[in-house]
Amino acid sequence: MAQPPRNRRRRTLTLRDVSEASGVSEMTVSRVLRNSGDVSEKTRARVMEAARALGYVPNKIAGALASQRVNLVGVIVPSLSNMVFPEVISGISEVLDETPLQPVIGFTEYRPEKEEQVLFEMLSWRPSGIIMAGLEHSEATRRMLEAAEAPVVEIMDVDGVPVDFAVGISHRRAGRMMAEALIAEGYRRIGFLGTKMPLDHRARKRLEGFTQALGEAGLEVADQEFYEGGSSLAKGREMTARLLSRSPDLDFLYYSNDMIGAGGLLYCLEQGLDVPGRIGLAGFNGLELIEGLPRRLATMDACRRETGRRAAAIITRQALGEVAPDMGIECEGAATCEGHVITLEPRLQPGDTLQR
Amino acid sequence: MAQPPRNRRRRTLTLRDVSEASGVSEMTVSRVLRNSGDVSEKTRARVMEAARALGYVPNKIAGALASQRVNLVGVIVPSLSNMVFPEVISGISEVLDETPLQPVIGFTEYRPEKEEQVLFEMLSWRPSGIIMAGLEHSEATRRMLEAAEAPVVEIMDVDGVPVDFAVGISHRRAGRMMAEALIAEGYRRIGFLGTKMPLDHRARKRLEGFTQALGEAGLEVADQEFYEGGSSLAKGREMTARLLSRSPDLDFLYYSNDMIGAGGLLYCLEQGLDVPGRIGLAGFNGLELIEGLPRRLATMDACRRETGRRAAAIITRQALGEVAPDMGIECEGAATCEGHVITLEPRLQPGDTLQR
DNA sequence: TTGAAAGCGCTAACAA
DNA sequence: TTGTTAGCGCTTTCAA
Repeated sequence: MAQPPRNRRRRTLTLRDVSEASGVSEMTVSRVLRNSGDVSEKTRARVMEAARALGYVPNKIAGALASQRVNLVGVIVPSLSNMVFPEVISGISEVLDETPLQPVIGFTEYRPEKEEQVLFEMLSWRPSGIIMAGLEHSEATRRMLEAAEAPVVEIMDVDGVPVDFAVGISHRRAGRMMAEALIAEGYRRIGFLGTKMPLDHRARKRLEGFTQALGEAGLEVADQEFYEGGSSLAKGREMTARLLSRSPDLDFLYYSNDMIGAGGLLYCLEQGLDVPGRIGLAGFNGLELIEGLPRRLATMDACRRETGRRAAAIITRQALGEVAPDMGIECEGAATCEGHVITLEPRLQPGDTLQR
Repeated sequence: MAQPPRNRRRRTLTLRDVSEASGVSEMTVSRVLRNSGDVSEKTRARVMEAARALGYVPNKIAGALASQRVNLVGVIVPSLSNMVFPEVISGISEVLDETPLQPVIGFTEYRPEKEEQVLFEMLSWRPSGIIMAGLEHSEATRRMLEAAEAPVVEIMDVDGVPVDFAVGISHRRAGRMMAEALIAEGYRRIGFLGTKMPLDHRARKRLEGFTQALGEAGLEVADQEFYEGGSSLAKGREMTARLLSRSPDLDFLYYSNDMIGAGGLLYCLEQGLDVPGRIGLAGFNGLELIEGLPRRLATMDACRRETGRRAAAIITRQALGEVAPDMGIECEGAATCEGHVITLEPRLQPGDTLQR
């Protein structure tokens, strides 16, 4: 199994090497390798053969410096730890895969300083676009975004003012819709379970919309329970156990995400509680996970993939200039489009835990 | 909410702008911004102030071209769709965060052509290292890896010959260990449930190790069921239902991952099957998910975070030259180290579904 | 401690 | 269709 380190070539190959090997000028080699300009079939073949034989890999650093073009799109998200961002990224990739653009991903861990630092790092590579989760940023981050030449799309939230473009759902509205749905089903003693993280602005806005709608119906959150760290089934169970032992008369539990909601659901069922008769439950995100649970957890789809796709589409147009910058952006399907904001409509999935 | 596009600065700032604003030569500005060389405190302050006031972001493309140094580490994994790769990436980030190196992530979707293309793209940025999932690559990919100047660490598999370094568990051994464990518990009628994907070499090797160990005990896989596409609870349920209706006398189900295993577990419990008495179950990966299920699914931890951490550590050393290239790599904890291969020991987590 | 000159590997713009 | 020239914005090297 052991393997000695190989002797490596000292220097990577340059255009000049291909030029010499093929007997074609550097410039023409460059043209062939980029499929640009008219090159005779014969020359092209000679060059391709030489490049292949040598194993030449073009140096994009030099290319980018010379052409002042970089096909990188910076994507900045909090983390990969729950399933939500992977799906956004996957939507972004799907669209960018059809273009010469390439996503480069960075993580903030919900920390503004880290966001700032990651953005700075990305901008120093002069990307063709920036896609960033959220609308809340530090002063410095905002200034960098505004000063950047690249188009900026802020995603997964539309409750605020974007730098350039925004795509996502309104979390206030999502919270409000869930409140209205559970009120309509007759639930009245409402518990909330969510993260303690003060920097998760989207979770905060959902809760705001939720409590506001409850308030308008003369209701309020009767008890709540917060957790720290990542979401997991086990945490959902524990929190639910604590909340219900403290407030056994609650008849609805609103979770800030599906993972802890699923844990709560499993707990309630094990306790023999009648779901959704005695107690209703709802999460958030529309994770695939809930499909396989003993009951389908009520949830609200955040249109993650769609958000990613649309953000990538905007960047593509702006960067590749397929549409004049101020022509606005197209808007179809379940979306509203005001100025440079695409608002997607969160979809309520009542499942089996909300309809009694 | 609408927002007109801002007027953007035409040209991004250069060192020269900072130089002019501060009245210090470009060279000295460059020194200040890189904390390199001796610069008087006064000059440094002047430069920093000018750079901050202008909002200067250094151009790493030019810097990289001039210095022939790039602090990017290419990380190539199949996807983000299950929780396994996010955790590896997270381990990599943890370690690289302590260094000037930055991960850049690419996805192959288990397709060799895509792997080839992503690698080519990455190498064209001349990264300081490459971390790549798996040991099986196309001829062209292997040649590129061998020709690359950057150190290469192949992760999550050690059953094969790496280009430079390998870190991970032996999936053959993991499969074998699980087989031995269930045989020891007295299970005899074994079913297997896994992905149809022929290019998931690690899943294939696990199954090989598993069947081989069964064979040595005079047993074999009595029936099996394959699925396509992503893993989900729902798929685990369906497959289990199909398998058990076809072969109701199976007394153990080995799943190729925890997600479908969890779905299978929920299904079995709903059918009123005695788990683990009448039927045992096991998955693979050691996902956090299983902690919150009605029973803890037996599984085998693939040391994902640890794999990422060690791979990143190797790259750091090689790239930053903290250790001479042929001094080998340190090896501690639950790891064996032969030559340039670090073998981590998969940990059996018997949970509640294997011990009867 | 600071500055001047040369050039990293490629491409834009032009000329042949 | 092909080649030549002059940079892209920075860092290296060497001189002051």
